[in-house]
Amino acid sequence: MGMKATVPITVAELKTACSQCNLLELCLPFGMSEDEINRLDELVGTRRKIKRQQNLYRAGDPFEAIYAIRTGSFKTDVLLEDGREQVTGFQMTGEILGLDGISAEAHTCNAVALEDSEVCVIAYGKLEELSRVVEGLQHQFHKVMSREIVRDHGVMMLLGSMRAEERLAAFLLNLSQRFTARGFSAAEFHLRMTRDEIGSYLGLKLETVSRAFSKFQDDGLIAVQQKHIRILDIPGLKKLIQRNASAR
Amino acid sequence: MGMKATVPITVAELKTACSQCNLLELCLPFGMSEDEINRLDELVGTRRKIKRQQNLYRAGDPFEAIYAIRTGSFKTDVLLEDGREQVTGFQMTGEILGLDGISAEAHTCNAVALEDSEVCVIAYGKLEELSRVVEGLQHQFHKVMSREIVRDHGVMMLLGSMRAEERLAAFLLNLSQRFTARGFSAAEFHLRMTRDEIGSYLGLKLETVSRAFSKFQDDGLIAVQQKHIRILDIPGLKKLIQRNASAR
DNA sequence: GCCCGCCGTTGATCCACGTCAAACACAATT
DNA sequence: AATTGTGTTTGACGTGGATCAACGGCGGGC
Repeated sequence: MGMKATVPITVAELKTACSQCNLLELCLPFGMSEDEINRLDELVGTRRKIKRQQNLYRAGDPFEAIYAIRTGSFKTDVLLEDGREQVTGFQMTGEILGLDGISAEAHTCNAVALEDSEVCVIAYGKLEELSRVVEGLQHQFHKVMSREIVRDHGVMMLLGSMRAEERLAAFLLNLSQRFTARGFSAAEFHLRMTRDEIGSYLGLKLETVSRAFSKFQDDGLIAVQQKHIRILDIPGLKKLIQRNASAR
Repeated sequence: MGMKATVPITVAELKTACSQCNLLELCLPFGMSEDEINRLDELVGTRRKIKRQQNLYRAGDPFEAIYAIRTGSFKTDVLLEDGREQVTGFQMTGEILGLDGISAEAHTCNAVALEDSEVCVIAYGKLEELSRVVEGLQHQFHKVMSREIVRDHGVMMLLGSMRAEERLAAFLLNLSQRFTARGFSAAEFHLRMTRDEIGSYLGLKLETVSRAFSKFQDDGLIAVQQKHIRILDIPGLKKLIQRNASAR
């Protein structure tokens, strides 16, 4: 299900590259000099538009490029033979996708657009080449990879030693913080994923996620209406995570 | 608890570097030309011996180097303010420690030796520098980081969508496979970590881990005696993971 | 060789979350 | 406006693994 959607854009549309991109501080170029960033422009060969529910790549696809999200958002997931799915992450604007593919020269997870999205295609070979010349790029790329490792450790903490409501609170706070970093409201946002996908990410069933949302609403911590979330009490959510010194 | 144990070795002991190291194929140099590997020797400045139960580094320590395990084994863990611990990984000979520190220029987890161990200290600045010159090194380093991301996704799968016995089976198979890669028996080995540490890693309580071990023994899949494990039926363990299409 | 502390095992009970089921909200389609 | 489908909420009930508790085994220090 879901056809592959590769929509290379015309040369005319390609005029704004990294050097003019307003996502600069969230993406690879962060921390590089102007001169260095100008040299980055050659790196981003293409853009690609991906429609909602379509795959940017699938597990097993040969690895050729990594992707920076220009607009939209994605989930990444891993499938077990028996059909079980584990969502390994949700990515939004400015974040990098595809790093898992370097190790085996093939992607090891699926990346699916949660809404109509656009990514910058960064040919991996070129990236390695350029990062041998541009010192700041090499270091920034290492930081991006390292950040992904740190983030994954956070998720392991969440899955391994938090209870359902703590997991959801941590998830909401994480989203809030990422929206803030992008200049959006910390308190009010639209979820792009379903309860089922949140549940898969958090190691919970969709009903448990739904109940936790309702509980938070009853407790005056948030206001939920379907996918629309308003956080009313950020400190309250934070407290939820820290106490509960019990738990598995 | 646990004092810092930094034991720099003498120049005389330092004679065998990467170019003569028999762990070569498991460590960074893998896939590099002989000439390239010779240049690696300058990279490994020091070795460090770490006694059982002592920290190689702690969360918050400034990041300066990554470490390749020469002998012994480690666990890495993250602590929550309320005292909860999550073991994020067990590392053995030839594996690289400390990659999480690059992103924030400080370590984000604790690395503790599970037995008396020795690591090669790889100054990170030098590594970046050298990997700008030695193409194979850069690529190999990226692969190592990427492999860590992939491994973490595997753990997320385990924590998020497998039941207790499946998790333990996956853990044992993973150990078995890593021992095999190091030329040890696939079927018989000694656990270096406690039930509690296994439990923390797998998101289970130590009693549950213990019961699962006993169950496997009753079912003729393994023979356990405390930390000594003998795997009797590898396909049986594999089957355990794949079926059970139910689960959370 | 004995004591002590840590680690592991096993049993009995409890509870957080999964499962099953029904109803509902909203969007797209006609 | 009715229709259909997909996602969400809520309730009733079941269960896997946590919790609590007691005991057993091994290794290290004296």
